[in-house]
Amino acid sequence: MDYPIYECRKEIISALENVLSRLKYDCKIKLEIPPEGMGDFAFPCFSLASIVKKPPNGIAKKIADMIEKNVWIDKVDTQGGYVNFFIDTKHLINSTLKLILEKKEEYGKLHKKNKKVIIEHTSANPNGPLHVGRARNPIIGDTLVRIFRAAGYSVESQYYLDDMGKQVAILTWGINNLDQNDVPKQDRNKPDHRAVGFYQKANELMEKNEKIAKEINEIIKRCEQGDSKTIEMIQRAYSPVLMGIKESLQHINIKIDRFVPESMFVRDKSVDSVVKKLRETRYCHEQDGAFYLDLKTFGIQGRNTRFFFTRKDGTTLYATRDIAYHLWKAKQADILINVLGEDHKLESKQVEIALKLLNAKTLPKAIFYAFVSLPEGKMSTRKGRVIYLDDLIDESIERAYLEVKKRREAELSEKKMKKIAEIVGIGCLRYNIIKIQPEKDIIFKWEEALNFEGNAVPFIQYAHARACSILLKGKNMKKKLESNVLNHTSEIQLIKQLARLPLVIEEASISCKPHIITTYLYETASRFNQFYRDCPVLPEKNKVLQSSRLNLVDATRIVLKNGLDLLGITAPEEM
RNA sequence: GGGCCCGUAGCCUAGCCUGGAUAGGGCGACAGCCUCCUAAGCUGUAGACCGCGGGUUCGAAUCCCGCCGGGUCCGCCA
Repeated sequence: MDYPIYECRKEIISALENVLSRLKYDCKIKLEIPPEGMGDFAFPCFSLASIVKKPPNGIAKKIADMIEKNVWIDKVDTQGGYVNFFIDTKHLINSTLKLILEKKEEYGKLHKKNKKVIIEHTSANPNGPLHVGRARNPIIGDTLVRIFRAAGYSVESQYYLDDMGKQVAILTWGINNLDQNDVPKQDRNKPDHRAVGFYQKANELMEKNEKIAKEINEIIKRCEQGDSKTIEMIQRAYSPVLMGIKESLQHINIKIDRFVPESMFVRDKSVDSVVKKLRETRYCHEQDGAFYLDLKTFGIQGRNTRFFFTRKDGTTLYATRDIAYHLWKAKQADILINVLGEDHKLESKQVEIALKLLNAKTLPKAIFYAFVSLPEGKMSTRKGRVIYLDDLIDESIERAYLEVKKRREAELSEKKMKKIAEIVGIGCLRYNIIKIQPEKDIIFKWEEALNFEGNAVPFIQYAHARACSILLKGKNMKKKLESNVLNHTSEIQLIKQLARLPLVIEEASISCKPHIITTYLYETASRFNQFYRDCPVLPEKNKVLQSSRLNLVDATRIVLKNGLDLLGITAPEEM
C-alpha cells in the first residue's frame, strides 16, 4: 500500500510486534483511534492483561518503554492500559500533501483487486414511478457501486427486471383494456407517471371483478410458460415505465449498467434446470403436484417452513427464477451484493439455502433497508398513498433554490442559481438517505429529508466552494509547498484527516457501510472550517506560509471532491 | 403465535459486529462572533437512569436471557 497512513500504521504494528515478541507476549495486534488529543493510534492492553495476568497499565508502560522510535513514531505515551502513539506529523504532512496534489482525483482509491463485483439494486416492479418508500434502494446501491469501484473492484450494477409478475401483468391489462379517460389523471407528464393510473385502476377492477382477475392470471400463466407473444406484450406495456424510472435515476446521478429481465431465465430454460436439481435434493417434497423444499432444518421458523418452487401446474415462482438469476450472476462475478427491502429477508434466505444446495460458486451478500413510511402509514402505489421520487427531487431543488436566492440573489445570475440549486438539492437528497444506516426505520418528513443545516450536504459543498473560491483568488500566487511551516493545530488536524481517506474507503467497502463516508466528509469539512477560522490564507504576509496553505486548501478541495463523488454528489465551485 | 430488524437528550443520529480511556455529532433552545479569504460559517451554555428488568465480566450502550414499544415477514404472490 503506497499511502502514508498505511505505511505509518504498518510501522507501528511492526514496532509493536517486535516488542511483543521480545516480551514473549502472544496476541493479535489491533489498533484503535484514541479520543482527541491522546495520540493518533492506540494499542489496548486489556486482552493481553488477562493472558499474562498482569495489570494492563503496567503492561502498557513496559511496552511503551521498549518501542523504538522511527520515522513515523514521534512519541509513545500510556494512559489507562493503552499505549498511545503520536505519529510524526512533519513526515505525514509532507508525504500526504505531496501525494494528494500529485494523484488528484485518484487520491483515496485503493489498488486494483482484479475481482468483479455485481451489485444488484433498485429492481423495482416497472408498474409506476419510483416512490420514496423504496428510494433508499437505488441510492444505497449506487453509493456502494461507487465505493467498490474506488476500492479497486471492477463493478457492474444490475437491475433485475420483474417482467413476469402480477404487478406488471395488471399494468399490461390496464394499458390494453382501459381508456385514458377511465384512469385517474396524473399531474406529471412523464411516461412512468402516465402509466401508473392504468395500474391503479386495473388493480381496483381486478379486486371487484372475477372475470378481469381471470384475464390477468391468464397473462401471468402464458408468460410463465415462456410464451413469446405475451412476454412481448408485457414488454410494450412496461417499457415506457422503465424509461421514466431510468430518467429519474439519471436525475440523481444513477446509471444502471445492465437490466436483466426475469423472463430471460424462463426463455433460456435455466429455471427448468433449477427445478430439476432442486427436485433431486433430499429436502424436496410434493403436495398436489407442487414441489417445495422443507427448510425446517435450515433454521427457518414460523407457520410455514415450506419453500414452494413450482406450482401444481408445473410453472415456476418468483423465487425459483431468482435462484436461476443468482446462478447466472455467480458465473460472472467474485462478489455478489444485493440491495433489498427488508420484506425480502425470508425470500433472500430461501434463495440462499437453495443456492447452497445447488453448490453455487458465489453466494450473495444482502444489504437490507427498512422502508421509508409516511406519518399516516406505509406508502403504496396501489392505493395512491405515495410520495414519488420525482416529487421529492423537485421539492428538494426548489427548496435549495430558495436558499441560494436568499443569500446570493444580488451577485449571481438566475442561471447560476438554478444550477447551484440543482447540485445542492440532489446532493441533499442522496446525503440524507446515506447518512442514516439502512436498517433504521424512517418516517418521512419533508423538513428532515430536505434538511439544509448542520450534518447535511450543503455544509460539505460549502466547504468545497470556499476552498475553490480561495484558490481562484490566489491562482496567481506562488505554488511552493513547504510543509514544515504548516504547524498550527488546525492545519495539522486537517491534514491528518485528509490522510485518512484511503482507510475510510477501505472500511466502507469491507463493511458495506456507505454512511462511513458521510461521517468522514462531515468531519473533513468541519476541520477545514476550523482551519479557515484560524489560518488566513490570502491575507497571510509570510509568502512561504501563504503558498503552503494554498496547497493545503487545494488538497482539501481534492479530498472533498473525491469524497462527494463516492456519494454521487456534485462538488460545486461556488454556491 | 413464531422468525428477523429497530429502540441512545424535546427531535434526528454515531458508537454495538470485535466489551475498556470523559457515550461522539447534528437539529431545536439559550449566549456570543462579519472594518478580515462566501456567516450555507465559527465559539460557548443547557440537555442522556444508552426502552425496562435480570445475568456474564475486574469492566456492559456494546455480549446472554426475559419483558415492553415500533417495523417487517411467515402466499402454489412478487
